[in-house]
Amino acid sequence: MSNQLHVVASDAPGRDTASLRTGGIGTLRGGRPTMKDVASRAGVALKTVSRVVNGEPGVTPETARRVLGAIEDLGFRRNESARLLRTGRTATLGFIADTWADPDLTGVYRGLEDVVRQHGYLLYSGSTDSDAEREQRLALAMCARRVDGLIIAPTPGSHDYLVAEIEAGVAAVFVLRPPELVRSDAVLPDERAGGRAAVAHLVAQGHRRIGLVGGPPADSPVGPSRFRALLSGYTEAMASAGIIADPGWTALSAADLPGAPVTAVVCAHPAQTRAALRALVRAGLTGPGSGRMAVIGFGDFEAADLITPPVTVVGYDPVLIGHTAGEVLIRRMAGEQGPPRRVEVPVRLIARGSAEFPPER
Amino acid sequence: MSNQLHVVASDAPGRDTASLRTGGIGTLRGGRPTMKDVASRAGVALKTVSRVVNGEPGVTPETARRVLGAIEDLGFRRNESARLLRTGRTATLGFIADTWADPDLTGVYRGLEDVVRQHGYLLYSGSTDSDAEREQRLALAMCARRVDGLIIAPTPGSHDYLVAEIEAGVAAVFVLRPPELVRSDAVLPDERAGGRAAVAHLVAQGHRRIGLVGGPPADSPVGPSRFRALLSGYTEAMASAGIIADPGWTALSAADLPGAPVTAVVCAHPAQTRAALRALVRAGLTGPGSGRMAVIGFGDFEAADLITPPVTVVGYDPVLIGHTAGEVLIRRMAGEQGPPRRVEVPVRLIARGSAEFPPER
DNA sequence: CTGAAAGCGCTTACAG
DNA sequence: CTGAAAGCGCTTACAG
Repeated sequence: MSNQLHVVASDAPGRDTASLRTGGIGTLRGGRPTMKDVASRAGVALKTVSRVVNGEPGVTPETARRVLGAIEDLGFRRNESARLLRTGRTATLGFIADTWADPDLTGVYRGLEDVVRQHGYLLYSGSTDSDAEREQRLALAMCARRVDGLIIAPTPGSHDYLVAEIEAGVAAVFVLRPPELVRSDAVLPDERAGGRAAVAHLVAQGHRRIGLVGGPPADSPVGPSRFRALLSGYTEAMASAGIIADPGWTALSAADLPGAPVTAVVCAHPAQTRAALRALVRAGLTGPGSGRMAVIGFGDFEAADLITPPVTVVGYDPVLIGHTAGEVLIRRMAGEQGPPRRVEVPVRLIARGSAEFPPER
Repeated sequence: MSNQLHVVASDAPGRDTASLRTGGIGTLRGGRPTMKDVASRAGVALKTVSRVVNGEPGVTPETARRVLGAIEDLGFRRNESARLLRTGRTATLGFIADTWADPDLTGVYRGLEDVVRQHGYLLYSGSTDSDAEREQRLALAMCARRVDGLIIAPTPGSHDYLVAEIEAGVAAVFVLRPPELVRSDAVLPDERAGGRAAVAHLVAQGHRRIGLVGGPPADSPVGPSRFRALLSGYTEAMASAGIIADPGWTALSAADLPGAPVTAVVCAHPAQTRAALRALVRAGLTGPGSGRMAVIGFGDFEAADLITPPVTVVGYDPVLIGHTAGEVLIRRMAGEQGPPRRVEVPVRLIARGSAEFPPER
């Protein structure tokens, strides 16, 4: 795509935005009017303005009217940042996403936002591109602004830079991936149950040589903790089906699949599920009777139902993760004591077609 | 999905988070240490601490060492919010998304964030679920915190509540959709060129009865402005191909498609593209020779290439939109004058298969 | 080189 | 009912 832009002059009527910047009705000293300005225009003391603005009792209707008039005339709006400084709170939380490419994060954001809004907070946010240094810089910048709490979808690596902030009273909750080297609450999907459910489903279709895609390679979008948890569920389910798994089966990458010695695979993340499907399509291994491979993805994704065959997944609700994280944070900020909590939200198998057939190879 | 959660007690070693809240090394009066605390511990004046913290010249190495020592001992970190209040800036921008369900917005966010980070800003963010009242509340709350600028993916409806804020000096840039009833900069895809390119592509395949999906219905994820722009491009391209379009062709909804009197359609938004595909799949109108319909989507989406046939789209780069919006905002905040600008980023047709065949009906 | 005072825009605590 | 003073945590402007 070319980087060239079309700049189209607007033909809408009206005044020039920039010229509106100066000379507005309430503009004093080139800035915004303050309570002091309102007070002097209304001929009252600062405190009286404060009373009116805060709806405190003990102001004559007549005085209140004068103050309100001055507020109107000047276009006064209270500076919330100043109020917050004086009050000693910030009513602000910080949200740090390791990547926006993972659609889970927008779900988490929405769930979190419900709680944030309900409690009158505002949210700082930022993303890190899975760069640990950027995460640290962002988190510390938010702490320097004195956020009351932090929600972090962490990038791999140590989060010990948070220890001092947590000691200083900042609440922190990790989402989707657990913290490393710092004791903190975390909310994530029940990955172990997911691994178990996926394998059990495949076993029920007759599969025995079952693989797991999404291991250690550094460029994997899956943290090591997700893989370990899935593997643990996988191992449980294989054992209870009486199957002895070959270690090679759980060290597969998407590109390996066409020649892999398994008849079915579980993919640890939507990006890997899509990569696996691309590799299988390219190898002509998707139609019935083609020697195709059964595929289950961990994590649902947009349009999974439109692919042929529609993709069976182990889904979970990212919105619930965000919502839960928000509530855990609120409780901590309210002073709840106790050791770090790890909350796991339920998963559910959604059968769509890509894993509902017996072994073909 | 059940709403029941698993709460798993952590078995990790270490101290209890909550108990860390109190009695930390630098904890004075139960809060965080201030410059005043540092000053008295170092036996210097407040101003000297300020000098050291800001790296200002004119401090004896010995004095500096004492101050640094006190900072270390107390775990002091400057309160950035207080500094900003005194300085009269906030170094904060606000980003308001109408919905996170539209993946364009995460792209816009990332592009914007590049600029934000480079200029040392922090970002407030929030989403509105396309609720005009929530948008207004959020925007005004951010203005009350005195953000320097606002980036808004607007919900339909008037944005005149911004007029007073813009007069007061807040810079505002709209993204993806244009503002209504307020004069402000905007950055969006070149929708008209998109409509033109899509229709020309279909004409080149031999299609003449070409439809447009995504019109006025209130539940459409497409704003009226997008539809108008696409329609304008459509009209141009049809005219230059010498085709007289039937008005009914441009008033289609996804559900109508199976029986619609057209051989090809352009869908105004990925959600509509997917809806159209679902309707066509359900009607058995996807395989070659089935009387299938050619489909082009406006806006690319994840997994579009995995659908059968892979979906041809008119794509654009949402990251570029965010980046451009950030730069326009920065320039305005730096005092750039001039009428509101409307910047359109280029679009590009990505042929994948769903629109590369002649009429079949 | 160092510091005491005033102030950013508001609220708190107290006095009239 | 109303207001003058002090202070949130920092910086600015000025004096020694």
